Amino acid sequence: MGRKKNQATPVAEADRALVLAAAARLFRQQGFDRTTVKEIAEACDMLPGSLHYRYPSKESLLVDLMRLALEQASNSVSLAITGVSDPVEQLRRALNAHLELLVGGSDMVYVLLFEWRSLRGEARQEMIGLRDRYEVLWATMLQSLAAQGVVRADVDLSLLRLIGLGALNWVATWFHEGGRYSAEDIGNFVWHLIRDAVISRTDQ
Amino acid sequence: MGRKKNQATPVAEADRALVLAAAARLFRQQGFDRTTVKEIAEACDMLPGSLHYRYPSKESLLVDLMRLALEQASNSVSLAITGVSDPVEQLRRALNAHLELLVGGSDMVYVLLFEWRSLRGEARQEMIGLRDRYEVLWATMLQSLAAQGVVRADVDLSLLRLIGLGALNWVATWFHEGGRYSAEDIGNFVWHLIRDAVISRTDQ
DNA sequence: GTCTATACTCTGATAGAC
DNA sequence: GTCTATCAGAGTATAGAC
Repeated sequence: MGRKKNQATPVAEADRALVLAAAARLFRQQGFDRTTVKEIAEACDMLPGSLHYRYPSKESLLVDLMRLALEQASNSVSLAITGVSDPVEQLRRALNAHLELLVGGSDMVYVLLFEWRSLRGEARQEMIGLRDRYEVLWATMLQSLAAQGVVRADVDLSLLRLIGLGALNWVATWFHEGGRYSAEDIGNFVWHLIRDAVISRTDQ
Repeated sequence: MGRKKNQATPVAEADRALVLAAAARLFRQQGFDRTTVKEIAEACDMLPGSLHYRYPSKESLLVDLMRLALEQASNSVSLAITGVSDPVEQLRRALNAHLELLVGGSDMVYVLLFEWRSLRGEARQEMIGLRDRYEVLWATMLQSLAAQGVVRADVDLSLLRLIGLGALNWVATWFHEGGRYSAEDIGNFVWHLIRDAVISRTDQ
């Protein structure tokens, strides 16, 4: 009782992830608006009615998808930096983890970042909150680096985060597997850019 | 005779620009799919029928909008660098011009960059061609800078263009007038990033 | 929990008078 | 060139049998 409005009825986690992964792939390929609930259902080997049993509306499915995407992204970045003692190396790995989320298999993070305009009203507000929480993860990391003197003191940390993540996010719009540049190429390039411009000279 | 498929019937340029500007504002605010032709017509003080006289379909309107946006962007960047002899200063001004296109008044460039997924088939191909032409403008500029020894020789120019423009493009997703950062703040930040990382040390 | 069938709404496009 | 009126199609959400 007291279940939140627009929230999915509780179902097995595996099932939920399966449905959301299928939906994410379609949303990424075609966009939220141009994807029908029928298509999503078919991709899950279901019929529209069954999908409706899990999600009361197409919008609620998107919101839940974004919730899972945020979890994925946070976990992925956290995992990438745990056990790494060198703070500079931490930053490098976090950048690569974020990039991998965008160009790798997970369509959900892509949808989280690019399909927020499809939401309205309170669903949109909730989603903006989700995105902010992911950004806080980064803000915290950068502040920690700055406190250790790793980032040059004259650098605005918020701008660094916004511009850096933005540069990576945009990669998702042109990257394709087997293209001219690999994820590694791109990660290295961005890393050198940031290292040369904002990391304090110690030993590099 | 020989008029291209999906192209608008010729109308006064001023009228065309007025319609497209209104459409661009709506597309930017709501997205292409969630904007109805009725809304566009109302924003132009017209009725849907009148709009249909100019454009046979909603999609053809979007394509024409993107054509105009490309012109605007190309002109704006070209204008920003003409008469500037210092190649480094050229690059700085071009970056600022691109940024201004995104955060300034023109919604059309935003639509050009973010709404290409709304197009299908040959319309999409044409639009991709348009975007490529704008990128060529930048590629040419960077090659010229490299030839003059301004850009460090070990820098991949295509990646520099993709990452640099990407960082700027993403700004459009979070920038808002009167917010924490002005367009100038952002332009300066990106400029320092690029200058420190890829511009050959001469006198800086 | 899943299925079939359908109601209802919205919207892009059109026809044709003026 | 612009208007009114309308068609045809699509798609979300729902109802209710099983």
